[in-house]
Amino acid sequence: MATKAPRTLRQTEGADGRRERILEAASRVFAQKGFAAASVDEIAQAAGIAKGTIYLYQPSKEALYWATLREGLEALCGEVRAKMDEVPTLKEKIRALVTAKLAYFDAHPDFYRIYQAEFGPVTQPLYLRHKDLRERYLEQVRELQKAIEAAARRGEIRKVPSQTAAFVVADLTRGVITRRSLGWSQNKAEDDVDFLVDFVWKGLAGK
Amino acid sequence: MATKAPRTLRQTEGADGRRERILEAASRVFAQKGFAAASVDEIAQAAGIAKGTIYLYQPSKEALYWATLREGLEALCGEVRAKMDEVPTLKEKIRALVTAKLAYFDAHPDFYRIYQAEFGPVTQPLYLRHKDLRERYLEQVRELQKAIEAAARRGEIRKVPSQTAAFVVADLTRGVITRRSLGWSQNKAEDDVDFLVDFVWKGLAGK
Amino acid sequence: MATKAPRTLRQTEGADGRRERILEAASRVFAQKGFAAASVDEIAQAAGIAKGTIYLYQPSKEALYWATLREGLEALCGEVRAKMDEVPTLKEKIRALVTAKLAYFDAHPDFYRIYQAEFGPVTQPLYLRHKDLRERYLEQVRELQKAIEAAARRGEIRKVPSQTAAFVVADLTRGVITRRSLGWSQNKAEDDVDFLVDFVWKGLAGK
Amino acid sequence: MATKAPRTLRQTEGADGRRERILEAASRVFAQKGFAAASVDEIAQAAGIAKGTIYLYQPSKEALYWATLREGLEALCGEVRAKMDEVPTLKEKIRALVTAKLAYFDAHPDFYRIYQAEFGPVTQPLYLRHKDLRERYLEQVRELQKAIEAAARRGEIRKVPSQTAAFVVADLTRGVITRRSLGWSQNKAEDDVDFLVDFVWKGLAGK
DNA sequence: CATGAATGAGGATTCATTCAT
DNA sequence: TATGAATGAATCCTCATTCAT
Repeated sequence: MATKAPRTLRQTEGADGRRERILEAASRVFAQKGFAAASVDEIAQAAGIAKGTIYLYQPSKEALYWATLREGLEALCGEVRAKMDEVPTLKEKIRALVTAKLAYFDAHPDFYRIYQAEFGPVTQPLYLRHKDLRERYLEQVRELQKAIEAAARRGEIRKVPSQTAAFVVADLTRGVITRRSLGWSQNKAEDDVDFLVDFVWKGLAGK
Repeated sequence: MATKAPRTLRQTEGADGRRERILEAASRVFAQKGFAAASVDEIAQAAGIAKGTIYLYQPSKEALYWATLREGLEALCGEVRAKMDEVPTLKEKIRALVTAKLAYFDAHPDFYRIYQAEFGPVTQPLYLRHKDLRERYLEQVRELQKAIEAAARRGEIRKVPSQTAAFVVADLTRGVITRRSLGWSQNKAEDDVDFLVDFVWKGLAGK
Repeated sequence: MATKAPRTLRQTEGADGRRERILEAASRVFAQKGFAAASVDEIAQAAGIAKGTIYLYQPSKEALYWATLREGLEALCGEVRAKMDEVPTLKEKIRALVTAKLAYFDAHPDFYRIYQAEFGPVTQPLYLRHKDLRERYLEQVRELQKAIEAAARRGEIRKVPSQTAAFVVADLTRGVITRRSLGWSQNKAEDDVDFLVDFVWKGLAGK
Repeated sequence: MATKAPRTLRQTEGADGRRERILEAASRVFAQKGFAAASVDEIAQAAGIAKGTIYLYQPSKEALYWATLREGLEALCGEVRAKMDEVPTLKEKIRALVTAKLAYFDAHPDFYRIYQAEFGPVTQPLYLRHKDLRERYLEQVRELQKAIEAAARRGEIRKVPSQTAAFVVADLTRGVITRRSLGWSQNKAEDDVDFLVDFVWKGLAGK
């Protein structure tokens, strides 16, 4: 009779990255089917493990979903912030923001779909909406807001309600990404970015 | 002498507006829980009728969902178009558009949530996505696009990629509505609208 | 306020033969779908009346089913007996029996199917099995049995266990009818009857 | 070390014979209620397992029904054929056939009822009727038919339409079994068999 | 740690029957 | 009498979660 191992989640991660394999598989399946229609069975299969094993790493389907989302978000935010930090002016920062997001979603279409499902409709399965995520979204916005305020102080742009301005950038970025993902834009990515940045800039700097 | 109740699905509506009662109740429940988590049972209770009765008016849960959405959309679009048609210039039209949408969603918060769930994430339960809806969305955009082109011809604004511009207006409108619905904006509605219109105008008319 | 009419079933039959129309329609539908799969709605439609009306003539779906069966059975038995009574010898009576049954089912294919469903499998929805029907079946057999006994007394045939012999005739008749209805017999009806009668006769009269 | 339980439907059966337990329980319930009136719930209870478990072994109620029938049929046919092969002459073969069938149904009354429900009424829930089963029935008949032809060639019997003769044997066998199962025959089984064989023999060999 | 068989609550849908008009 | 809208019990099936091995 072997001693029972303690039932804590995510004990060691095993050199084989079980946890990551699961999150990846979950991403794929959730992206394709949405939360409700995705089944744990299917995710397990996609991950090449047994259904029960998932419950060693995540306490529930819902938790698995959030983990998936959180993980992706972390990466996305990191990337965006890094790109923004590389450049000094607001205009460049905005361009960096948009470019980085577009690139990230382009590289991670599965995550894009999940992200959209959560951040797009600000409602939806309410019981699914974590404060966490909302918070993280606002954080991003606040970051941008600070950049805008700094730029205003430096005289780069006119005085604008900085929070609203930040939201505007977020809205437009979201729009471009959505359109591109739906194939509604035939422009080169760069052109779309150019237009967006230019448009925003007119609104911010404008006479 | 009272009007006869439904013979075929969705034909008449009974003097007591059963059909409407059902759609309303469905709106409430779908809004709160999302499609998957909402149960027909619950909707029936919310409508104060028996479960089976719903199936006299809608052939399935899914159909009920779409009917809910379609109904609201029709009203929304009607309202928006009417307001836009009342004014001559593009700037006024844009303001009318934003104002009307804000007002409508403010008056129909349940519908707002469902609308968001469908138009926000452009992915998700794909089997749920009607071409219809996408089409109607694009139609709205095209309408605005035409107004923009006309304004450009009249010299009201500079030459801009009219479709993209139309999308921009839609994106920003969506953003404002979302923020307001989440309580993220403490401004008066008018101020938010003012900023938006002004911002867009700078982008469109800008030097 | 008109005085309520007493709620008794089948009050007058109305010159329009509502009752018959319903039974006929029921026959058609039960024949096509079987008891469980047939819906009262469908029967009502087939009869060209409202669903509720059926309940003015029959207290339940089950009762309707039995009425249908009983009605047909009555006719069938009448026909068979008449034909049998027209001829004097056992051999002729047997031939008359088989011929009349074949003819009747040929003329009433709907009834045939229901009949088969009830008399074929002597089990089946047990709660559906009326003593009535079983009784009527046995009655038919007894009749034949008597004819056999009489023939034995007259020396037309050898001494045989008369009841068993009667059953044998019933079994073989059923078989022929079934085969013919399934298209498993390419013979002319008469030839099948000839063979049957001849076969039985050998068994009964045989040395 | 115990055998692994079913991976794919109907592959293995678990050391505890879950699959068999389910089929047995289903036999009991289907026999008592018929297909339509039997509920999966009830079958599960009869098998002493949870409802969901049934669906691990059979993909649907209908499939369960057919499996039940198929399983029993296989055994029945095997038994019959074995007994028939043991003896050389037609008369003995016929006796073997009848005896074996009687014995089998006597030992498996539940299966008997289901069998009857399917082979008795050759109509009914058409969507339930597998070609398979009809085929298997005809196969049995053909087998017998061949034996009859061989016997005719050997001069054991007179020239008869062999197929019809085979059907006759089947019809009479069915009759005897039915009567006995309904308690309509007080004779010893052997006596019923004797009469049947004798009767058929007179018909086949008869002058 | 891993497995996957077993569980059973939950949900959409159907349909016989009722009853107000 | 006739109607057909309303009812809600009943049913099949799915799937997240557990737990013995």
